[in-house]
Amino acid sequence: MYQNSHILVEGLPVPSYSKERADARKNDSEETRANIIEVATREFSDKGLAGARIDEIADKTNSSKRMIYYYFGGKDELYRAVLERSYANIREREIVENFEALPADEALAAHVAHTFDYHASHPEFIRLVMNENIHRAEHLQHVSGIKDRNQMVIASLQAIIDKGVTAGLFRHDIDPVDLHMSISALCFFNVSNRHTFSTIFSRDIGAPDAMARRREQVVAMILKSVRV
Amino acid sequence: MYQNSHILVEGLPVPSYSKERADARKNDSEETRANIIEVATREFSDKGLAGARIDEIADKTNSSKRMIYYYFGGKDELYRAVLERSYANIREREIVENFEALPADEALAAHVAHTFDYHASHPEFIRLVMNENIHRAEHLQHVSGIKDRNQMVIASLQAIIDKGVTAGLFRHDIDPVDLHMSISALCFFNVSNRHTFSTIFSRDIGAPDAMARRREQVVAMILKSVRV
Amino acid sequence: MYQNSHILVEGLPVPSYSKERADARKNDSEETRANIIEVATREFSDKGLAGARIDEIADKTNSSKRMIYYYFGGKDELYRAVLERSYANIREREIVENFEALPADEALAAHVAHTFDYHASHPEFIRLVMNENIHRAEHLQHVSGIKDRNQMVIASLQAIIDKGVTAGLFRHDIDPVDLHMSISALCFFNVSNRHTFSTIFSRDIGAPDAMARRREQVVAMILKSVRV
Amino acid sequence: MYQNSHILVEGLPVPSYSKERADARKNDSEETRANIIEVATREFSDKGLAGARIDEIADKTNSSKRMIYYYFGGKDELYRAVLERSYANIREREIVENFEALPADEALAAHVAHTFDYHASHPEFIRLVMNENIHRAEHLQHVSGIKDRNQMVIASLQAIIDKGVTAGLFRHDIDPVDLHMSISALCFFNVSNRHTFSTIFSRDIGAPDAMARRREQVVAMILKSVRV
DNA sequence: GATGAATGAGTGTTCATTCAT
DNA sequence: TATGAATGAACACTCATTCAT
Repeated sequence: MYQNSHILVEGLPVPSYSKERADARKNDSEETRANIIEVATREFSDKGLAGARIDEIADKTNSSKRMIYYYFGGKDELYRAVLERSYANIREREIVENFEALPADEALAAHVAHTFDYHASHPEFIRLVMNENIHRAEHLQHVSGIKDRNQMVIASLQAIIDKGVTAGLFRHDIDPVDLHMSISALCFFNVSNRHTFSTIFSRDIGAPDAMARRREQVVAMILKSVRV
Repeated sequence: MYQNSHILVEGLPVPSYSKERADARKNDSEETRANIIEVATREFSDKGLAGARIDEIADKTNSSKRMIYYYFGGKDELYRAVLERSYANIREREIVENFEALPADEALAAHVAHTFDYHASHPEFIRLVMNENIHRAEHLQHVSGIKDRNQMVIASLQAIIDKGVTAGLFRHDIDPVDLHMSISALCFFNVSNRHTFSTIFSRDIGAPDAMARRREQVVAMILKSVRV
Repeated sequence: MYQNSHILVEGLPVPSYSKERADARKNDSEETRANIIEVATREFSDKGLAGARIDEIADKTNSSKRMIYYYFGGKDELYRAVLERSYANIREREIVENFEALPADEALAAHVAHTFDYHASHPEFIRLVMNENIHRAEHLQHVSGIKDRNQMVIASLQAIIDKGVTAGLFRHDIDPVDLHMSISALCFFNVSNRHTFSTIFSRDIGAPDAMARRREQVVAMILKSVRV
Repeated sequence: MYQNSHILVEGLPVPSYSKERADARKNDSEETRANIIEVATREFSDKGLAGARIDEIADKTNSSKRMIYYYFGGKDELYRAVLERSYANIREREIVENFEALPADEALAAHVAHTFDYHASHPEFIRLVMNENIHRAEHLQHVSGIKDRNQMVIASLQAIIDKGVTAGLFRHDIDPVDLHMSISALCFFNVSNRHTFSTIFSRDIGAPDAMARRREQVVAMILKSVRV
């Protein structure tokens, strides 16, 4: 994937030699970084900060161990870069949402369903968050831009709440952060605790049909909780 | 189990000196085991399986590193012993519950509140469970008796549901495992994701008053979700 | 084997109680020692002095680790006791030989065949000797009575040589220690180097029929080497 | 093998700086490997696989313990590398032999004398072989190329036997592997059992003059055994 | 004579990181 | 930018031996 796009760039006509060189190099550099982060995300997500191995990450990379230190400085810094990228991804997705045209309850239902799906399709992000909590979020604190980006979800939820209250659909004492917490809790658990819960109750709560059923239950629970 | 036999021995007259001595020795041994598990629970909970250090655990123990290997065999086995004990503890508490005299909705409210409190007061257990999920529950699978003990919670919830349905209070399509999952999700999240959530939204969701508020919200959400 | 003889002693009528107790105890003690040595011989022979484990020896014993220290003092001393017993066994067997009635060549042939068979049937002794050579015989030097007992083989060989020389069958310049060395070398190798030689040449030189063939060759070689 | 490429490189003009540098680096690496193997050969030969200490080997090396793991992976793999190198050495020497011009009996005498000398001058190899037999050759089986190289000795002996039979000097029923076994046994013993035998019979069978005497005896024994 | 518990020094191995080129 | 070699601190684990009873 990375190599391919690299080849495409190489195959295009370029204005000048020096420009081509600079671009290609810059491109290589960013691809190398992206490739390292991609691999590191899988490894940290799978084994945690302490459990992941720099050597193993380097081996699965298109480049070398030396490059990890060259680009990121060390294991902890690489972990932070991974964290930052993963949190940036989730917010980029959420920003894309646009439910303004819908009635409040339908907008909320759509938001919850969307959040549920995002969690379901990004288990490595959930694992990363669990890991970060085990470490008491000490690395997340050093990641810039986290707070700002998250204000947008709250603002978006507030807009939906306002619309719902105005329409007489929702209770008037709903705090958007509390609501976000409830949504997060219900969407997070099926992914985060999939293995222990499935083991204990001998049913795979992460199987597609179980997830589909659960998704409806979660949407219903949230809607019931906000209705007057 | 260990404590029980200890208590029994202490409370009874001892027939002979040698018997007493043998018991005292046994007691020492089990105290050593219990002490190691206690310390290890904190360490594994704090740093995960890969992050915890046998040396550090040994240092914080009343005994030595050698004894950890003597009693448990290795790091993984110690981790499993810790897991087993923690899961056994939570179920022992749940067994103590007795809400038979209450109406179904009050019984469910009490159960949810109790579950919330247990999670709130056992953050190290929650961390252990997160850890186990990061490892895809591979160690939990080797812990015996887990499934059996957990059937009791489900049975208990089923009893409450039945009573509520009969009384016309609850919906008739409630699955006890789904309900348990919802309760768990809402009780788990405030503890498990305390640090990332608090960091992102600049409010400590684990602070006592925040927890008290949240407890009421969770109880309310669950009750609304089951009511007809 | 040990238990059985123990039971037999217990089952016999005994003159007095105190006598019985003393005998039984002494007997137990000697049986315990013998049992430990028997097990230790196998372990040291199999894994060498450094490779054998006191715990493993103790486990395979009818008694405990403490008894090994009680009776022998430590690992090295146990190893020496094992060495001493093994060397004593081979000499006891050799003493039993009595070829005086035979002509010199037949006596020598019988002696070689007997030596070959002893080596073949005592691989654990051969392994012990290899081990001792790896350790430059430093433990054997502390074993008393080794030299005395071995003089008997030399004396026995000398008698056969004298008879052969007198009868005009053997060369007159045969040194009995040289002869013993040749016999030992040819009898030792098939057992000592069985595994490397068999691996390299893809034929099991320790298999019964291969050993039978080899026995004849060795006897023939020795006889040819002494004949006039 | 390593030395050869080294010599070749040193003897040739180098095309470019970078090439020279790369070779120098490779050379360092292979010198490090060779140095580790050399030291490890002494240690394993002296103390066996279980008795040798990685720390001690590392200390006597020009590099570090870490490098042993970098190049060889672990203790067992290092031991195997040592075994392989030692076996390769003995065969390289044997290949050098060229007795085609001599009559069969002289060729055989020369071969036996040469084999005797090789054993005498490589006691560490003999000790390694003893060790391997104690371990039932389980590591030798994993060393590749052992069997192939050893076929050459057999072929060489067969050629000598054929010549001797044709010349009417040797018996016609001589199996080359049996003959090799006899030669090996007689050449091996003086080195392998030097310490126990010397201890028991109070004469140093490994002393130069004793070895010289023994060498003649061994050559004579082998020749007598094959003559018609 | 016998047993389970305990110990400290050591033993093989792994890790994140840096160096030389 | 890139690579293989190198490093030292730390890590999980084991051993022969001794203690308390």
